[in-house]
Amino acid sequence: MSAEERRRCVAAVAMSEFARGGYEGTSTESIARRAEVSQPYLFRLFSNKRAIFLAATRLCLTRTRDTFVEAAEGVPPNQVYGALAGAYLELIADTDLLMMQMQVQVATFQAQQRGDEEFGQIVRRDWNELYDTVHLLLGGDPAITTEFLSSGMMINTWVALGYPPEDRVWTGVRLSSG
Amino acid sequence: MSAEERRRCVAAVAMSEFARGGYEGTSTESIARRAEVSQPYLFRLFSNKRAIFLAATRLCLTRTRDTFVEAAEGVPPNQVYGALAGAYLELIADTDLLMMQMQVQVATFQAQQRGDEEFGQIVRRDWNELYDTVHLLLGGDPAITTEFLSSGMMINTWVALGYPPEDRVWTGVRLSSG
DNA sequence: TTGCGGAGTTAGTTATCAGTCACTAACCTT
DNA sequence: AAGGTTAGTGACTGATAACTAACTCCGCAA
Repeated sequence: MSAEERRRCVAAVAMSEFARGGYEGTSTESIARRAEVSQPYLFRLFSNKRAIFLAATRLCLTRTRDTFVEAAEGVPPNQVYGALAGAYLELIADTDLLMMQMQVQVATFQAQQRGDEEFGQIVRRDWNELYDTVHLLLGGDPAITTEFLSSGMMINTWVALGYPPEDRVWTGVRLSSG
Repeated sequence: MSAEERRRCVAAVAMSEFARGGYEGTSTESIARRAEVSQPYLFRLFSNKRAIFLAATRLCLTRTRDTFVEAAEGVPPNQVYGALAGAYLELIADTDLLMMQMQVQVATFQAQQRGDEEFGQIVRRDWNELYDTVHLLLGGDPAITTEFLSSGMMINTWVALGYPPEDRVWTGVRLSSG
């Protein structure tokens, strides 16, 4: 397997591991084990642990964006909101992806606190692409884009906290276009 | 200082430390140092690290709830939404409190994954109280409660990611009653 | 056949962490 | 003053972490 291919495999495994354990809570050894390579070899593929996390982060964000783009293909404008909402629910059936989003949020804040400006810049650049994509697909009304994204973030929270779907906190969460 | 008093001090310090570092990223030694007690003494005050985190978690949630209750006191019904929104913005000017909320979310998910059901139950119980408080104060319309809470969660995200207040992602975030 | 670059490993270093143990100092009560 | 309790500490440990150095293996081209 070429180094480039191997890097992609490692990034995919790392996303899953970091999603479950967070940055500090995930050892490079556990990533290596699941990727079926030796732990030191990770440091030949990536310069350090931070670089592995960054690769996993970008994978998470680009995968989310791609999902939205695909979900809107060939859908009439008045049904796009519902299509994106449905696509998001399907996407986060994979809790790794959901939790990675939240891990990215706390890791970005922590990076900023440590004086690591670069990390936040990269994340915000990828998030801008995601935002613009959704904004365009939903018709360009900031209020609607915001409603969609904030609903998504609330869903993330309720899921992370382990609220069962029938709980009353879900009442009022709009998943489809109004 | 009595043990009970000391416990409260430690919990306050721990909330700040866990907010910045997360559960795994925070050492008990750093908490002890800032609380100005020896590290072993933490384990006399609390049974283990998890118990310290739990105390910090509850402090975060109850402080948030108390803020909302106080903010709504004596405010006419049609201005409560704005009052709560303003109170929340003031509250999260303390980024420790904001980040602790997010750390609680990921920690709760991780606890559940580890088979620790108790942690999630306690967090959801405290969250339910917060939810009910806000729901009642805002008039009992689930759609409005959801809008308020989801806006708050979106604000948390943009702040954590380091978006400056003038960034376009903030367009459409409604902070005051419409 | 030989040599070379890239994929990959084994063995090791240094540091840090949660938690324990044995202890002391101050204070209260009788 | 004796006896007991409560607040608090210094020294330690077994485990685990990120990361490094030095090596092997293998396909391929001259």
